[in-house]
Amino acid sequence: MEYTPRDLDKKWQAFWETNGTYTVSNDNTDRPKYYILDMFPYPSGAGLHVGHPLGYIASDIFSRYKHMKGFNVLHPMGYDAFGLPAEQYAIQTGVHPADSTEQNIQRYQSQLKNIGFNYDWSRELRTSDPEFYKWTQWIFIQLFEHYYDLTTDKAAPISQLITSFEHHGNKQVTAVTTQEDTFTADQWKNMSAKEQSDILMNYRLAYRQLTFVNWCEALGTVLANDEVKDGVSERGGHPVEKRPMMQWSLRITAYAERLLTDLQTLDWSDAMKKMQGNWIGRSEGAQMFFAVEGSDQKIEIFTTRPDTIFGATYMVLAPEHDFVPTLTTANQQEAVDHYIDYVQSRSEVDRMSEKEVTGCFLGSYAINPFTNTRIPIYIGEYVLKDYGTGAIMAVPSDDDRDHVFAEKFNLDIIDVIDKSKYPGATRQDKLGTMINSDFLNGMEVPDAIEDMLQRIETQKLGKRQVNFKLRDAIYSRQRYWGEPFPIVYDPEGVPHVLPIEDLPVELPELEDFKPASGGKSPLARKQDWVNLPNGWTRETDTMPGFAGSSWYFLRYMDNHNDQAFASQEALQYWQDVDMYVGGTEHAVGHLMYSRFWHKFLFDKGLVPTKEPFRKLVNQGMIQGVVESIYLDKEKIDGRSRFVSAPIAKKETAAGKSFVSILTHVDFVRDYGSDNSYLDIAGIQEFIQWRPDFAKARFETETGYVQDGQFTAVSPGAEDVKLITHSEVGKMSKSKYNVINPDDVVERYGADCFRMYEMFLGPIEQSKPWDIQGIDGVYKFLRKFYNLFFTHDNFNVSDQEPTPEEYKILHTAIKKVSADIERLSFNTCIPAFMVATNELGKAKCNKRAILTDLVRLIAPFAPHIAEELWHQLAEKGSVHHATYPVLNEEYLKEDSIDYPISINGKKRANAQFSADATKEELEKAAIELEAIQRWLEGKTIRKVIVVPGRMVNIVVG
RNA sequence: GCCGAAGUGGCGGAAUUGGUAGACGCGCUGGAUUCAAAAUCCAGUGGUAGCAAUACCGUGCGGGUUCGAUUCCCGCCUUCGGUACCA
Repeated sequence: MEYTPRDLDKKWQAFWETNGTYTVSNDNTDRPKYYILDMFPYPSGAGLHVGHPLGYIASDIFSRYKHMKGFNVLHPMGYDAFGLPAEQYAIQTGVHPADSTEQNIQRYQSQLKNIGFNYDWSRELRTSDPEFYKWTQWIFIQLFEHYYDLTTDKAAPISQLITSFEHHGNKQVTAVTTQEDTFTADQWKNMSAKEQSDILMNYRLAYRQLTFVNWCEALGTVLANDEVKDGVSERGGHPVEKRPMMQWSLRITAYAERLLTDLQTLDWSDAMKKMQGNWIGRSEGAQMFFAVEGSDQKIEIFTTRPDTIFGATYMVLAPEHDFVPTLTTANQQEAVDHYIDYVQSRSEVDRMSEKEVTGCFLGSYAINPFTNTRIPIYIGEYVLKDYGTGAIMAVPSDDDRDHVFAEKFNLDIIDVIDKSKYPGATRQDKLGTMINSDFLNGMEVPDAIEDMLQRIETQKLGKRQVNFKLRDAIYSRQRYWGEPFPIVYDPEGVPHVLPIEDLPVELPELEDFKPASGGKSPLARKQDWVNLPNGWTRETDTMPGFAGSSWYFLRYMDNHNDQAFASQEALQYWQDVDMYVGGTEHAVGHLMYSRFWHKFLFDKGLVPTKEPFRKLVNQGMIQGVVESIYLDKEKIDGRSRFVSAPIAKKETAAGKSFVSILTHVDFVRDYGSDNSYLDIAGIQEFIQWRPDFAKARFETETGYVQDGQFTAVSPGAEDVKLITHSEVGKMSKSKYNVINPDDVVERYGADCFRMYEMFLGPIEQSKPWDIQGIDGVYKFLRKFYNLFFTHDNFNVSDQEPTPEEYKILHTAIKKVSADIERLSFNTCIPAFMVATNELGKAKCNKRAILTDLVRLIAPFAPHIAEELWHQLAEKGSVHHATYPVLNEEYLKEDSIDYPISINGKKRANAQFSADATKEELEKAAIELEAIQRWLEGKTIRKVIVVPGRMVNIVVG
């Protein structure tokens, strides 16, 4: 019988939809719950590409498996629908982001449905839907109305803080805050509303502060880091500088400690936990103040190595440090201004990755509080404003960057630690004996650190402090396509939240999406929206991409609720995400923010768990191949000249220069290989696609193509092979290398596509897309299908299977169930192939074997399994059937094939009884003829026997 | 730069706890079938030497631990992801 996968795809997808096969209920008491979630996609204009479904297929297999194993499985899908690309597209084309987003979602939806996923589509959500972002705004309001109370170690209402201020001022308040000055109850009561609001901002979990943005004067807009390359805008190459702006931030740092400690409770990879841990970056040390010579100012620093203070020979401030203007002396002014200009053009990544140290002397001196010597104060780009206090004491003898800096600027280097006792110890090991350090001399480093911490505290130079690398999250964007803030300002500029009845604050309609003057959001131009009748004004910034994605997983539990973000019943039932599947690119951003929001909601008693994602699975990315051809920079006879890669290489060596012109991968034969090339048809396609090159000449090593004609240069040459340049890169519209799963599905069917993506390799590994090899999976599916047919007739036998046939089946059951449990989907496919090949050879068409095999393969190939299930006249859907159970009895072996090694090298194989003892195995192995010849003239020193595994004879 | 991951035949990969390196598939070679092709089926396929039996080499590179290392440790190289406004 011919296997026609597309017919089966359509037939059963319709069946599942009409029968509601994948609808999930919130009150199923028979089955334990299991929540498996995919990181939802941003619906880009390029459509879903073959990389997206990799994780979705894995989670689909797992959720189907879990369902067959008796769980009530929640497996939803939605769209992260707000974002910059839609807005940029709108600016370029005038298409409203809502329209392009809707269109993209429709496309994604049809592509997803085409692969036959078991999503419960009635739970679909979009972050740009007002019904959804009403609750994003609501959660923001809660953050605004809370502060972090260190006594109870959780979020508390701001009203409680106000009561406290009214009675005692802020002296006894222990909270996470940036408020430095203290005030009394009376002082508080006498403050204006604006003054009170400003103070509360230093406590709120959502607050406003001055932060820096990438400002591009020429484009009149704020740029994402992504849009800045080498200090200039990616579009147009205009200068970009850092500019301070009043922006909303979230006080994620209040949760730093809990985010770190609770990591331990999660079933995430060690790599992922490490990355999050390093991102939080907890370090213990001392906060200290250094006096400035001839000034009252004291420079606050943080150091994890107070023991090295006798080696602190200079200080470095971040170039943006508040003290820079006052500490700059007149004769250094010009140099400092010049240096700051340079730093402003640099991105943070540039600054951190610069190997060459740069800096500038301010002209002022600080006093080292322990040596009482004057030490020069510099600014340097390697000190970041946002990390620590934005100032360091530099110890060139014990810090690599300080060392390089000191050498460059000829600063003193004093060795303070003798590491001779600890060869190979790194700075992180904190080992050594103190020298040149007065009262610390002779102490071991850890003791010296403790001693210094005590002295610093008793001498009131500073105090012990825990510092985090984690920074508060900037939450404002000067954009249109995001959630509006539920915030209005009164005439004094005091922000107020809107009552819940006024939510959602919907995005107003707009026709022009360019930024407003001063880099403000386009919303600022919508005067009738911004200005309220009572003279108050709306916040015009919008929320960032991570707003909706920080809590969307809760909404799936109850996505039509208009009374709450989800009902307590739904939250109590589903609890948390049991398994979360997505890419490592979200390792720190999305996952950290989600955990933070979840913990906040937990503090409020709104969610039942401390952590949102119990288990995390990282899928690798499927990359694309980027293909380009070489264009001669000079024209020949007025024609553009493209050359084959070997020619370009040769001529480049001879001094000619070429530019790479991207070509669509569809035109390239053998793309991705070293020998990828354009043949004559490919060249025609390229010309059609880039008509500006219609007149170009395409030179290969055997001739050239011009005006559609090939002219051979070397005699007898017929083939046109214009070798292209291939490299691995992101699959994206701009690289012309997006592979649409629809095309693959159309040709091979959804089941084949699903199994092939799994067959490509381990789920967590990245690899470039390559269609080579899909034929093998297709052949397998056809063979599998034909196990059930004799010629064109469905034909299965009710005879009792033989022990061999049971063994084939149960070998597959064992391998596949074990591999699904450890998420090794790629190794399941060969198990199915082997079983199918062996059953084919045995001409087995026994119902007892095939029915179980259909159930076993159902999670992987849902369409073919459903078809055969119905052909077998089984009831209902195979996806509601139970999973086959392993019976080890069928797998028992009498004898085992042992490898016999001499000195660890395999020299022979032999069958020994499965229940042979160690002694028997040793004796039998030595007696083997193939082994005897290796023992001649040698002494047996030792025999290692691992029963069931191997025998190794050590000779000498 | 910093943090994390990966590197095995011509290609994708397998080897689950330190125990037969290369399962399975692609590709390639030869054969069967066919007027021919496609499809299908059978056999072979890491490298070197050899008619063969077999031997030696071989899991990015250099060292180490071990009876035994793709697996553990140390030092490098290359590629990929993140680096706080791409999502």
